This record gives sequence, C-alpha cells and structure tokens, in this order.
Amino acid sequence: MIFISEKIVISTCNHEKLYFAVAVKNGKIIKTILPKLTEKEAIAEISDSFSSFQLSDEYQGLAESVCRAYHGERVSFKDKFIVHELKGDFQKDVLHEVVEIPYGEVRTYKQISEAIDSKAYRAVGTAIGKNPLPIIIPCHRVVKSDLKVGGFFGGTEMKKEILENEGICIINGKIIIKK
DNA sequence: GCTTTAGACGTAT
DNA sequence: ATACGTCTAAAGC
Repeated sequence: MIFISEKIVISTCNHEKLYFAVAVKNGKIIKTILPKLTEKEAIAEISDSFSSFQLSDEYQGLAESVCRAYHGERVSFKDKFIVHELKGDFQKDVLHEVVEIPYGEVRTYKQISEAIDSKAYRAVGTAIGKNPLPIIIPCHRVVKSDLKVGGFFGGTEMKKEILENEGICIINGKIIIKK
C-alpha cells in the first residue's frame, strides 16, 4: 500500500527584513504565518503544529504571493488553500464568512456574527484569532463595531499596516470609510 | 472622547 | 466547572 503524500512542505521567502512562510500539503496551503523578523522565527512558528515536515524552496512562489498580498497586491489564492482541521462548525462558519470580505473593505465582528446567526461577537474574535491562514483569510479586515482597528495576533500596528496597504484610510486608529 | 461594567458565547483546560 | 478571548452596549465622567 502506497500512501500518497501526506508530506508537509514548508517554503519561505524574504522581503525587506520580513520573512514569510507557507506550509503546503498535497499542493494546498494549509498554514501561513504573519511575517517574522528572522527566517528562524518564521520556520519555528509555522512548523510548531506539525510533527514532521520538510523545508524546500518548492513553494517559494506561494510564499512570495503571500508576501505580495501582505504588501497590498491583489492576489487570488483561489483553489490554493483549504480551511482544514478546524474543531467546530462555528470556526468554519466564521472563517468562511471572513474569506468573502472583498479586498479593500472591512466588516465588524458583529457583522460576522450576525451573518452566521449568532450573538457570539467575542467568540468570533476568538475563532478568527485561530485563523490558520493569516493574510490569505483576511482576518485583518475584521474590525470593531466603532470602526477602531481592534486586536490582532500580529499586533494592532501590523493590522493597520496591512489595511493601509490595501488602501484603507486609518486616522487615529479608526477606519475612515470612503464615500 | 475615554473608562468601566456587565453581558454574550464558543473553546481550552 | 472555570477562565479567557482580535467584542458590544450602556453608563458615568
């Protein structure tokens, strides 16, 4: 019996002091990270949920795509990722909503919870915080109801930076919706 | 505008 | 059972 590849391959790329990484299984991205300041940190973070993996430059191009998305380029990852290994339906529902937020727009935690018929605003934040695919699943586009930027795994500053890279205007920590 | 407070609810431990 | 979280709304300053 031959086991087709369950092998996890990790590729990295570097751009102006930032190190990105992707983990790929069966040709699909299964995990990304927010950029780190060293390649070592990037690899440590992306690999910590895998018992075995191998490093390769095979998917460096995908890592570069994530990097470009971070910097505001409109990159489509359609068919290149799967939302996997999520515990409950709740997290899946939340993440599926978040994926639909268009480039350059934002939604609030409340809007996401209403979209899935829930009042669990806070649980939405928790679920998004476990997003295995930051950047690809645009959790940075989810903000507080008063349009303040809100929390972020990589820090509020990084969230602001990504949003600004997408052309979103932020003044004093608040999203300014363009007319 | 800022801070506190209570409320809501999925998840981890 | 308990505690925590990328939160919200209301109340007080």
